[in-house]
Amino acid sequence: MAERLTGAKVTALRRRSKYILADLDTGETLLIHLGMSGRMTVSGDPLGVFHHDHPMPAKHDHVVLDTDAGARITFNDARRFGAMDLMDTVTQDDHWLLKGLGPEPLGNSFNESHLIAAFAGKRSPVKSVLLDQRVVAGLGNIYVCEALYRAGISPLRHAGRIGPARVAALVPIIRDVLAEAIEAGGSSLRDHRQANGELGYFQHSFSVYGREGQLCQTPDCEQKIRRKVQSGRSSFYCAACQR
DNA sequence: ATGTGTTCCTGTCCGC
DNA sequence: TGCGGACAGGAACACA
Repeated sequence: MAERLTGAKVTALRRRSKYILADLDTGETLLIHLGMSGRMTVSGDPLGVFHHDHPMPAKHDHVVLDTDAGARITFNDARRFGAMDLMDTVTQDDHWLLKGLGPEPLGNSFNESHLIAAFAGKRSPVKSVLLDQRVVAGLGNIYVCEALYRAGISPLRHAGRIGPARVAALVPIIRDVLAEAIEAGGSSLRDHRQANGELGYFQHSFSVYGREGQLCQTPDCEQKIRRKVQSGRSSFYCAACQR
């Protein structure tokens, strides 16, 4: 991969689902997924004006990219669930990681009829359907939990058994949750940082995620938030408000 | 075909 | 302190 990156110029930086995509002037696109714990950091002198030393390589630094201007971009990932690949720009949609992805939740093709069709006949819990990147691309555990709480839908409910009106209501709720989270710079549980290095602060706005045993925030609701593991992932929900 | 459980890996935190 | 176990933002894969 190093030979194919050497001398290449980044012409565009994009995102698809949870993948970062850097188009190069070589006709290839660099794909990056941060997984759970991955992080890209910039050090040195991005503008090439001053001279700065780069920090010593840290534990779990896996990929280091040096630019002519003197900037160094480092990919660090303790758990190594992240990924990097280099693919043909023109045929990127056929790449095995991008091929089956569903619509962007903030885009136009993620709409009521799409979600109703995707839920129809599904026997799996709505929680796992919303985490399925083929249904909608880019939702993770936190935002699914939060969206289902706002929609008043239990994560345990079979997707195919939710009425169309309630499924439709999920669409703007998912958009709202994501828009608010982006506005807040994301959720910094541990590793996540904004692009500028600062912590995100949407974790302070969680209604259910990580709040097991705490009181539900719905007015007059006396229930405590529960945690239940569904296909290996924790779901947080209020058994009274979500049905 | 669909749906669920396991797996990859390291770090941190909690109870004993 | 030390040690074991649970758990962590993702997603491919094996298997029923």
